[in-house]
Amino acid sequence: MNETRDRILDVALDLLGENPDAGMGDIAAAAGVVRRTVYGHFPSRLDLVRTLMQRAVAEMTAVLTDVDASGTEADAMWVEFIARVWPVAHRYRVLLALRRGEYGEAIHGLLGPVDELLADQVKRGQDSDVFARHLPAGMLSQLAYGVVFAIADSDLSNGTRGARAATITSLLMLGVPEKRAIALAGEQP
Amino acid sequence: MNETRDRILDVALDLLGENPDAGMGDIAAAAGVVRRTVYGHFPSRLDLVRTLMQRAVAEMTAVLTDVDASGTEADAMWVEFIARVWPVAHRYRVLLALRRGEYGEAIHGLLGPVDELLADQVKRGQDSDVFARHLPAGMLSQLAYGVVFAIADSDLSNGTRGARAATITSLLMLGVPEKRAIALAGEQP
DNA sequence: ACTTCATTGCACACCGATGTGCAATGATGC
DNA sequence: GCATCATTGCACATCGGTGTGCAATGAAGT
Repeated sequence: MNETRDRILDVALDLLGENPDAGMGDIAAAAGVVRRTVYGHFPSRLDLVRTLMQRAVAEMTAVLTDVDASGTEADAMWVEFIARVWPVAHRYRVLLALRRGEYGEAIHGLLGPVDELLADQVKRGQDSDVFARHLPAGMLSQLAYGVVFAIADSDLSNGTRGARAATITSLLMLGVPEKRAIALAGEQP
Repeated sequence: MNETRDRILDVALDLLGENPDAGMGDIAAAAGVVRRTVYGHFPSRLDLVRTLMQRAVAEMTAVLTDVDASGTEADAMWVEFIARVWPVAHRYRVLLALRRGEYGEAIHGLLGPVDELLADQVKRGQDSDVFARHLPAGMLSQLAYGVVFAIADSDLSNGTRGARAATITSLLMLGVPEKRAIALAGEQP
């Protein structure tokens, strides 16, 4: 069955998200199978991780290009992006957790497209004077969505409270005035 | 000599900062000594890490209590804090890098005082309506100085440009209006 | 010259994680 | 009943990192 395979991937996404050094044994145990079974689906640990990242990157990319096509103002677009990403942000915190570590280099490539889309979005916001320019678009986008994932990973992750907080905080650091940030974040209560 | 010991600590601070999983072998090599020598100074890897963290925490605490005593407005105090911490922020990025990992639990205790001081500072800012309340003080302080270290760790770390960027960004996410943030950050050119 | 002490260069044991091989088990479907 | 296929259980080899023991080296201080 690939039901087992999916369960392994699910559980691995979870474990590696909170501890990037979790071993095949831990993952197997958490998935309710034996270590040997995991190797039956993924020849090596790197294979597992790569598959995981490809999944995560694909979903993020889909959301990003989708939001991108909406063609609204940069700040409203960002808000929509957060709203769409929020439900899975906690799940995909692995995207941040695994950047450093043994496979850091191997993963950098996978994340390239996502980083690029994010940076483009912020850059367009800066060009239309919606976002501030105190930092280059590339770094600002990294920091902004880093903050979003950090909040998603914390205690507030349940409920809409977390989403609101993440939206407002990221908008603030992007240079959106507090009043407008709150107004934008309040649009979907 | 404790000159060797100091060199080991210095180099370990550097290595562990960029790769928390660096081994005793790597550290020894980078310090120009043999692995055995490192064990001569630090009985175990944990000892080394603990010593390192104590050092870092002590310096950070010193800066924080010192700034705390200045008694100025919360936002100005934050600016002074960043200015004082900036020169060593890149060095002490290990404070963030080591929170997760094998000794994560053991280190949490060491970092407690620092986190508390930071949170207090932000809380006072919130109480005096200088900082925003979209997030609890504890989390907001974590995010804010996380961003500072992240910027210090990036390309902009050289020159005053990075310090300005870090100051402005953290002020923005703390809820300080952009105009005031820029004014505050500009005070020491 | 003699002592002291840090450092070195091996040796070794130990541990945990990775990855493989293979026979046994057991459920599913024909 | 029989064949298929995923899963299991266990054995095993390998690798890298940790931590220790001990004799040899060598520089510094007296």
